[in-house]
Amino acid sequence: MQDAPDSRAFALHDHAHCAGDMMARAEALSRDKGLRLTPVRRRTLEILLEAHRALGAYDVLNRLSAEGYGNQPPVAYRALEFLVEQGLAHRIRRLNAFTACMHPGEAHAPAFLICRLCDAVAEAPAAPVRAALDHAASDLGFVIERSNIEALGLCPACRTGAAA
Amino acid sequence: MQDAPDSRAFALHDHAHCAGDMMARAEALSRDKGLRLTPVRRRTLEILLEAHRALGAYDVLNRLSAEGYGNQPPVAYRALEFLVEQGLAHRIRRLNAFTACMHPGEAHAPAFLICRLCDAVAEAPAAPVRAALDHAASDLGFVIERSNIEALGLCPACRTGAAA
DNA sequence: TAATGTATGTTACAATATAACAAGTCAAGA
DNA sequence: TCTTGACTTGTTATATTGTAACATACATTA
Repeated sequence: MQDAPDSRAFALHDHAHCAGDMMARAEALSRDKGLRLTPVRRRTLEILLEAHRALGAYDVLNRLSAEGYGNQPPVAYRALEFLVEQGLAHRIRRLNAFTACMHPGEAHAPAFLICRLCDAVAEAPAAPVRAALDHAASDLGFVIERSNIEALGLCPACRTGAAA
Repeated sequence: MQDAPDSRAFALHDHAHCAGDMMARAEALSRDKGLRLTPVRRRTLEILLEAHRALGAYDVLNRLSAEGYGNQPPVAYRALEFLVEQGLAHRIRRLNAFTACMHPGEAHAPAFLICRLCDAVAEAPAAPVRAALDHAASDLGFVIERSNIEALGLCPACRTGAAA
C-alpha cells in the first residue's frame, strides 16, 4: 500500500530529522531481516540521505573514497545494489542515478517525478499507477516482477518560476 | 488515446507486413510534418523494425556501418534520437536500448513489458497508467512532460515454460 | 580452528554516450 | 544562378557508466 501524497516531496522540511528517521528504519529493517548493514552500506545510505537528491554511482564513490572507503567503482555499485535490493534506495534509470527510499519497509511501487530544471526527484505514491500497469500487463498475459515508473517535467517551484 | 490490447505483442504475426506498414506510416508522418526521413534515419528505423526487439545503439551502429553508413557512435545516436523525438521509436532505459514504435502517429504514453528470460519487449496500452500517473503528479503540483514506464517480468511463453 | 559463506579491495576492462568541429546537402530567396 | 542559412552527416576524441574476475578479509558456526 501507499501513503497519502507526501507533502515533503517538493517542500521544505526538517531534513536532519527525516534522514535520521530513515536511518533508524534501515537499522530496524536490517535487524529484523538479519541483513548486514555494514559500514560501507550504512555510509552509502547516509550519503544518499544527506544529498537529498539523486546521485550518480561515481558521485557516491567519490564521497566514499574521500572518507577512506574503497575508491573503485565496484565498491559503490555493490553498496548501492544492496540498498536497492533491500528497498532502502531506488535506481532512477533516466538519470543513471540513485536516491534514498523515503518509505523503507513499506511495500510500494514508487513513481519518480524528475524536475528537468532543478533536478529534484520526488517519490510519488503510485499504487493506482501500479494497479493500472498490472492490469494492462495481465491483459497480455505478462506477469510483472519489478517496474520503473519515471516522469520528467516541472516541479511546483520551477513551474511558477518558469511561467514568470 | 490508446489502442485496445495489442494481440501482436507477444504473438506470432506477419512480421514483414507489420514492418512495411510501420515504414509506410513513418513516410506519411514525415511528409505531413515536413520532416526529413533521410537514408540513415530510414535505414535505422528499418533495422529496428527488422530486429523486432530492442537493440542497443551499438547494435544499430554495427548494422549501419556494415551497410556503408557512418561507423561512429554519433551517427547511430543521432538517428535514434531523431526517431524517438518524432515518436517513431522508443528508448528503453532499463535495457539501454531502442525499439521501433508500433503505434506511430497516435499520441500515446507507452508502457514497456520486458521479459527477463527471452528479452522480448512489448509495448502495452498505457492510457490508464498514464492517467493514474498524471493524477499522482498533479497532487504534488508536478506537471509531467514525458514519462518512461517500464516493467520487468515474464512473458506468456516464458512463464509457462518456466513453470514446467 | 577449520570450514564456510559473505563482504570488501583491486585490477582491468567493457559498454554506453556526448562534445566539438569539419564537411556536405538542400531548399528558398536575392 | 548564386549564395545564404538551416540542417544533416562525418570524424576525432573523450567522457561517463557499469562489470568481470580474482584476491583478501571478516564473521559465523561446526
